[in-house]
Amino acid sequence: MPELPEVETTRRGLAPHVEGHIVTAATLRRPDLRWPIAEEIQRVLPGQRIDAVRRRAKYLLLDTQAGSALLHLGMSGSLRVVPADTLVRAHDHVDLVLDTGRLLRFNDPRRFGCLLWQPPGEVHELLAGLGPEPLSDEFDGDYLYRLSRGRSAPVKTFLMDQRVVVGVGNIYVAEALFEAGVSPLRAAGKVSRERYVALAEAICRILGHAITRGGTTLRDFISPDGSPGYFEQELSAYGRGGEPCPRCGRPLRQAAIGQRTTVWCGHCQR
DNA sequence: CAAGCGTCCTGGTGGC
DNA sequence: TGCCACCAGGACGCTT
Repeated sequence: MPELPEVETTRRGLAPHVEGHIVTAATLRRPDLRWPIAEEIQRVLPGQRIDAVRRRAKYLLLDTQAGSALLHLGMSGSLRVVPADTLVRAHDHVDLVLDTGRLLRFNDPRRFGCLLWQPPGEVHELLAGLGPEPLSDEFDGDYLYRLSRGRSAPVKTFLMDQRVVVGVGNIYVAEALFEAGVSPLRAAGKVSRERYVALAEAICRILGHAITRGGTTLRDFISPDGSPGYFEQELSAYGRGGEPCPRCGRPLRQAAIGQRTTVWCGHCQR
């Protein structure tokens, strides 16, 4: 599923095939994903040149002079650049036809994704309240420490709040908490400055590493899917409930925190 | 303002 | 073997 590293990988894979090229047409095979697809995708985008492909949080923006297509991959979405005669498969919801003779094809089985429009000079309201990028200078342990004071929600929930920091999903938060030795249940406001420093470092390191690994799938980005999933073997906590803790060997605990399955070591994480 | 929870959707899994 | 209930996931938006 596309987490921040996959979205960044998608952006990097897309950019060389898309930037500087003109969208000649848009084919919509269904009117809505999570929300109705913005009408500008068919009315305004065709004829425009894509100047840049940007990422904000898990959103991608295709910038043109007339505005930006704003898309989110949800949990099952993918974007591929394919030859124009490529067979349409299930859940290929949108094609942007490029002047290169290829298509930018959006596939999303579960339709948690979206394809919206951001007029020039505006910031879409979905992006307006987002917290800092985890790999930017704005994000560090001090920032987390300051923002968390007085918060009673579990630190896991706090870190997954996109207003606090973007791009930290259920998988990476589990890994970061494990690496930093912090219990996901601890109230955010009761976590010390030192431990937030460790958490921020863990988040940066894990996301950065995952992006590096995502880079390996860049090469065959255009070819049919089948990317191996770089992370599964490397995960310490996520998806390993009941298995021995990689550090102390005691069984990892699993429970729901904030409606989300959470795995952690009751011994190593305090 | 903060926190908690329902909701959207579909493929994959595990149980019977 | 077939069927079905259930779960996973991000994030909005409503309620408390």
